[in-house]
Amino acid sequence: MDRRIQKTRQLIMNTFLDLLAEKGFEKITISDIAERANINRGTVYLHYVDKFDLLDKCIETYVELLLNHCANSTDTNLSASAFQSVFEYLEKNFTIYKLLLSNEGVGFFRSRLYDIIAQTVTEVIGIKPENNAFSNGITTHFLTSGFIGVLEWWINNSMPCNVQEITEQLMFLLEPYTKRFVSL
Amino acid sequence: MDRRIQKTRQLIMNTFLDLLAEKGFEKITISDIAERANINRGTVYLHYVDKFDLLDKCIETYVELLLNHCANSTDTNLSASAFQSVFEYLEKNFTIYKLLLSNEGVGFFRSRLYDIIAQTVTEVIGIKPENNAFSNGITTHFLTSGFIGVLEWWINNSMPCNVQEITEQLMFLLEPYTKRFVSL
DNA sequence: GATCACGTGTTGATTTTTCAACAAGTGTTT
DNA sequence: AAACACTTGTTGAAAAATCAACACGTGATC
Repeated sequence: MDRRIQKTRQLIMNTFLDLLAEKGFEKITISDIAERANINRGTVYLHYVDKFDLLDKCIETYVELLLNHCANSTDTNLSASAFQSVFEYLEKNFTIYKLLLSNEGVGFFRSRLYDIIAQTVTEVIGIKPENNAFSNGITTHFLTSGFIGVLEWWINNSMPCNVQEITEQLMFLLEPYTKRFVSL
Repeated sequence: MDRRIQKTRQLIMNTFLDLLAEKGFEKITISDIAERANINRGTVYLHYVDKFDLLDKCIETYVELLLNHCANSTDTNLSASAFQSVFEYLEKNFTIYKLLLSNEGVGFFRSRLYDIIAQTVTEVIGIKPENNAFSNGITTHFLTSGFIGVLEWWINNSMPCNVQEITEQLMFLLEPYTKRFVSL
């Protein structure tokens, strides 16, 4: 992709997040963004149809970035190193995810993340054929909610414990299920 | 001027100065700059004919910026507030001017600054007609060298005293001449 | 001596961004 | 009700940056 596109999209999103932290979503205008980013107002419309679209794309982007840092981990799934790299990434980009998760993300970020993780959990459970014998919906939502709950708690409380600790604790809590459901 | 021009020139100069600090002028290549700045190599040639031209323009820009901060001061010339704002600006942009003054500016920055200040001093002295009675060349170069010497000493020694002190001291040293030559 | 890797400076076609102007909507002030 | 300031979303022409490719020079390596 053209470097200019990457750069301007990045710039617009960063500016948007800055303003989100400063004044909240409703008070943000397209003119605000253009002015702060020092780009032409028309350029914003070249990439996003309106500020709602921008919020969507923003959420989509940061959900993807978060999950990529999980996929890039050496092991495939549910391994300690996968969780560790997720939490390390969160730690590095703390301010952004704190913003997206709390108040101003308007809950959209959380629900988008939830859907994708639930999807993944369903697939992981489905690998072992014998798991299909009983209702996996309950299991999926139990595990997904648990994981996201921990993630939210950790971010909203400004990372009260370090990455190492939260990873270990999470692995301990998941241990019974990794044995039962995962086919590795 | 088009925002794109301002931005790319700024970006190229900043990248150039970064590389100047890192590896020195000779080892810098145009490709280096383009790569680090994440712009097309051709774009650099759109603004500068080669790296020597870039160095020139860079020096010119930062000499002008320095002098603007003098001109923008409320009083016209040789006033404490004028000097103060110059040193405040230098303090704010310490790393850049340290770089331009020492080794890697290759002396071009100093001599360019010298010429302009000498020019200004000549003009200031010339305001009072009776000054023309004797050789002003000597006076001009005495005052210019003195001022630049102080400036260089202050920067090269990493600002060993604060802005207030250096301004006062300089005003004290210049006092006999402000009385004699300036027409305020 | 040939080859290779690398930097230079330039070209032309393509894409993105800019700018200024527009019509339309909204809320505030007089 | 009219005037005002401000934001929205869109338009077309102009300017800029991008990309891939070129010929050329230089120095190292085989």
